[in-house]
Amino acid sequence: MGRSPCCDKVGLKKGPWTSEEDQKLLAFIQEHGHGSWRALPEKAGLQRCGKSCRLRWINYLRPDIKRGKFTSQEEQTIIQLHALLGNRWSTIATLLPMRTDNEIKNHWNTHLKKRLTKMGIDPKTHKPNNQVRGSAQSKDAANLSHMAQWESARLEAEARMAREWKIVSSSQFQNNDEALWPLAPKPCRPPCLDVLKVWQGGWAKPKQEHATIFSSSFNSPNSTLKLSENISNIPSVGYGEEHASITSINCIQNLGPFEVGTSSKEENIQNDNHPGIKGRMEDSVDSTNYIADSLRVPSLMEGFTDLVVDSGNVVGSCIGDFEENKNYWNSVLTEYYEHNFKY
DNA sequence: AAGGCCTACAACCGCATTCCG
DNA sequence: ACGGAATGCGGTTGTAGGCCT
Repeated sequence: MGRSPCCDKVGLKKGPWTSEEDQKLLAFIQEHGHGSWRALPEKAGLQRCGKSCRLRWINYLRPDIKRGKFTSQEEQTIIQLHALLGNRWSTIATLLPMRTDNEIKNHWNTHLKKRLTKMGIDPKTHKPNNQVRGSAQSKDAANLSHMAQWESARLEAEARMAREWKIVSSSQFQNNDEALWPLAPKPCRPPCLDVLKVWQGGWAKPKQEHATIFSSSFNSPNSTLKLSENISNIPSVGYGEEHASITSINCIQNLGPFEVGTSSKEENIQNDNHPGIKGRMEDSVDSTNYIADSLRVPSLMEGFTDLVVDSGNVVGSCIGDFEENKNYWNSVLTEYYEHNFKY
């Protein structure tokens, strides 16, 4: 029992839109809004069906859409979201501001799918294709697959957080973000999402003798694409900073053992006595360093560096082996997310 | 120069879902 | 609760423009 197509009427135009038609549609919507799409074409003087008008508006004429080349960041996001959500283009589009689902879908089909295939990754499953074991391509693909899995977990948590936050903010906290996260930046975001983001961002060294410098090839441990393009620009922990102003990430303070960084030696000493927080400064960063505008996530295990976050970047020094530190923090953060944000 | 092929992307189509009387 | 209309969504097609031979 199918419905008759809306464009069956004789005389309705199909195919590419002319600039005159665009003008008519734009002018009408700007003045009256679109209201009922079915009724719109006649009112606007267009020989088109409502569906066609709607599509033209949504995918092309709407003022809040960004056109032009996708940035590498956007591409990376699409790949990651696709790994998580599959072909749910409209959902993906909601997480890519100013891009339409159609545009994203086209970009995926014409560029990204091919790119992944070239890399030896099945664009449907985001898993490596069967390759000769031990080949460079196979190793790369396996690594990428692992990265994609890790990223999926993160994105899943993030998507859920976003949804929950939407619900919360649309109800009781709509006009009062501060009630929930008094120190959070505006527009307020859910807490904790940035922890993983900054962890992706890479590391820098506060002091040469303590730090292991990670090469610029170090990117997200989980992303399928190159992430940090400016590792060398990541700010390091400041020396002797006196202020402890609130940063864009300090809403993370609401999270369990995580602690906002300190601004003074005295405060730092106080925090050293904080139950459950083990050896703060001295473990990994020279105690003469004063951390301002930063967040320190203390390592609860001996031998691992703290995770220090400053204005959205990981700036901690690394004691011991980098891989071990990286794995340690990956497992801590993943466990945290799994524990707190499972469906 | 002309024809064929390829690529990118706008637009269409049909099914699914939501809305509303 | 039901059914039809409206809207949303994703797969697919059509076509313009660029490139190659």
